[in-house]
Amino acid sequence: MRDAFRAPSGTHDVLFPESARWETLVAAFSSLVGRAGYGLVISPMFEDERVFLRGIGAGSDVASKEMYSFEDRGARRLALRPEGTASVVRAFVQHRPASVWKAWYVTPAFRYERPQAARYRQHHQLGIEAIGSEDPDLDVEVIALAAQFYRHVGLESVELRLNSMGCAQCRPGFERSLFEWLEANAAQLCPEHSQRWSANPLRVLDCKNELCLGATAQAPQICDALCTDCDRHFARVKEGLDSLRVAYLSAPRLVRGFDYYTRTTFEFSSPSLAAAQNGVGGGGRYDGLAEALGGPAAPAVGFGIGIERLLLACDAQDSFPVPEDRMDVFVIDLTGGRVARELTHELRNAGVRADRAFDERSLKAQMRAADRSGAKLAVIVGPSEQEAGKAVVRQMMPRLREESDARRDDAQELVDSDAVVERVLEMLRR
RNA sequence: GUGGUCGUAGCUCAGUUGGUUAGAGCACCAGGUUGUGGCCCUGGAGGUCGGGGGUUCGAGUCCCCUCGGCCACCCCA
Repeated sequence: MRDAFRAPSGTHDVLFPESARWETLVAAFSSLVGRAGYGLVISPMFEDERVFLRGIGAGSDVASKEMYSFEDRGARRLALRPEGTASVVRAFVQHRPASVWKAWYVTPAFRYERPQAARYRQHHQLGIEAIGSEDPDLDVEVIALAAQFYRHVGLESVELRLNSMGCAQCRPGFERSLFEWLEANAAQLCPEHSQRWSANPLRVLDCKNELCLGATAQAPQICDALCTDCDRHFARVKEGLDSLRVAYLSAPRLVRGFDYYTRTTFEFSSPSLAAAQNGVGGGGRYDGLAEALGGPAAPAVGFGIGIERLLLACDAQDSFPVPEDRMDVFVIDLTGGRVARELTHELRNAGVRADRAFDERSLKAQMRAADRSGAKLAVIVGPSEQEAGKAVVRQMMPRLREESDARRDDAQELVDSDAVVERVLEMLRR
């Protein structure tokens, strides 16, 4: 086995029954955002590399050192998507649908980084984007939908942190004053940031190190630097959240990793996960992105949720369990397999979940398989039933949890083979 | 990219100061029950001890290299 292949580093397989959780998760998301008018967008998993470089910013960590970039056979520079938003906005820019355009997606996202707990080279995200309006109520709708989804999967305690990053009018001035402050006070920062802060000054605000936290308490804050329009917008977002009773924490230091964010930004974190990976989702407004990708001015807002992180948080709170997956009927054939082949086919045709054993195994082995399948009924056909044109329909008792020696319940009956499907349907109905 | 840590059966792990054909539990398969699942009993299959090199009469055990997993930092979901 030593030379058996394995999944590439940082990737993982989701096998059943775990994958059934993913199915129900996506279905629940689709239903929630569908009710709010969001439609599914399926776009290519890779794009012209510049879509991401211009979107999330060539200087950001994700773009500068984590992109899965490659050249195809036609010498085009392409990249696997590192996040969901840029692709959706590229699709908007290309097709110019009527706005407000409300889209949702579920997609893998690729980032080349060293794998660790809850951090993958391929992870998966669910998200929505609402493109074509700067109405603060749209921010409120987007955030409220995310909050509703967390509640739906049983995460009662996720924390929402909220900030405004300003706009093209007010942000540059703030960045300048922050830069000046850092030049004067770098010595007080944590060892990491006292050396290298100039690449992305905003990051320093988000540092969790105590030295940085203490020092930057005196640093300029974005919320004091917002222009009148941004200030008003932010206030109306908060009012809207209040009116919907969506709880949030003002987080003046919150800085997200992508350059495209303007005005509203937010993150959701789960207190039941370790701090290094407790971010279960986030998003914000990106009023300049459509233009940056060559399209019309189209203010927009959206969020993304990491599926792996979300499920991890659910595990920590024993919520959103793997759904039960049981067969209805298991067909046991001791006469060579023809009955099993034809009867499972007929049963499935009639809408019944039906399975069978292969390889002509013993009755005992087939009964064990029936038990494992969770089937409520077993249909048993041996030589004598076959000769009489009959079949045994047996009620399978559910596995008992503790009692070691379960009492046998021989609830089974002999049915004409023509009537098996009908009888099975009848028994399943009760 | 930097650092730490761990690699023995499908899974979880034992394996004495280096010493015969490397073990257990769970899972799997078969039989006990000549046609009835779970519980029980008996048996079976399954390992080049991650790989390579070295030390030694002898290496799962000691040394070196390498690959892989996990975790942390940076950053993120």
